[in-house]
Amino acid sequence: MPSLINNSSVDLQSPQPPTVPSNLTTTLSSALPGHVYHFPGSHPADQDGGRVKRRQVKNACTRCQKACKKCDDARPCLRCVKYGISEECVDSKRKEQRRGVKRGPYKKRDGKGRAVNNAQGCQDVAVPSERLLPGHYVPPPPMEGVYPRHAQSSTTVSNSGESSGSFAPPSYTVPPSYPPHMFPVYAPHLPEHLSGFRGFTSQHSGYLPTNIVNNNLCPPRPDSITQYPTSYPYMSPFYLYANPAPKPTFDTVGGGLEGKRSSSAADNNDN
DNA sequence: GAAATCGGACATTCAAGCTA
DNA sequence: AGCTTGAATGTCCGATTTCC
Repeated sequence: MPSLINNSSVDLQSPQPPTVPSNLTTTLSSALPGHVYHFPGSHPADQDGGRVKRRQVKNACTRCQKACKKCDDARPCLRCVKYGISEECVDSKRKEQRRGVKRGPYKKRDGKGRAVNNAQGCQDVAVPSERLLPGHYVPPPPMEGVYPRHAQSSTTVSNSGESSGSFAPPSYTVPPSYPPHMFPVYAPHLPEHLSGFRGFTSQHSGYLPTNIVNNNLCPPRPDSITQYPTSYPYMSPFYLYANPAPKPTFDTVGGGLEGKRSSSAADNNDN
């Protein structure tokens, strides 16, 4: 599969300027309860022209593999610990890759060693560079009534110029622990148009998908404030709406997958 | 409402094929 | 020899179903 990443321009080894605290792990930490997802986007390898790349463990445990759930490198993994089956948490066996498989002719290359894509209408699918990325973006002010769940207390940051209600963004120093595509929030009064995203297990806290930002569901601030202090690296990527935005659906936030599931479960057992 | 299920998108691996 | 390609293989997201 042709890669969209130009690896020559991305130094995966050299460290980036510390946009996040050093106590954020780049892998899942096994130190319970601190199984912590690294902050997506904080590592250059996480990015594909603006898209956050999903990270996978090298070898999922048998339980997670069977359940098609996220595993981690620790044994027992977080999920097995959670379900009290630590002793059953073992690496799954991987098949040996087949050898001797003949391959057809390669696609013709251009002069630079790249494969020429002959597929009609196929081109570099560039992702808008202004796409906001957790861990890299300049933190916008949070939506009214929606707070980062790791927030401690309000800070001295002034939110002057805010037209529809004042909101002083709280600071928080606890590294986030949540799936890369979701942002944990505390929202005692979540705006109605975002209520669809509340899969909150407790009444006031839960996750909102970070990618609603990428779909212009969170328009840029109308005022002149463009940057918040770097002491707020995990500021919630939600903006304050002057007027309620349309209620997003999962179709509009990138979750719209057609034909994702057939009416009958296919028997995929190949053993 | 929480947990389980599972289709399929996405990521990774690595040998075959290609090129300098 | 080293690089590129792409099929095989694996992970796990997230919609849907089932359970309590």
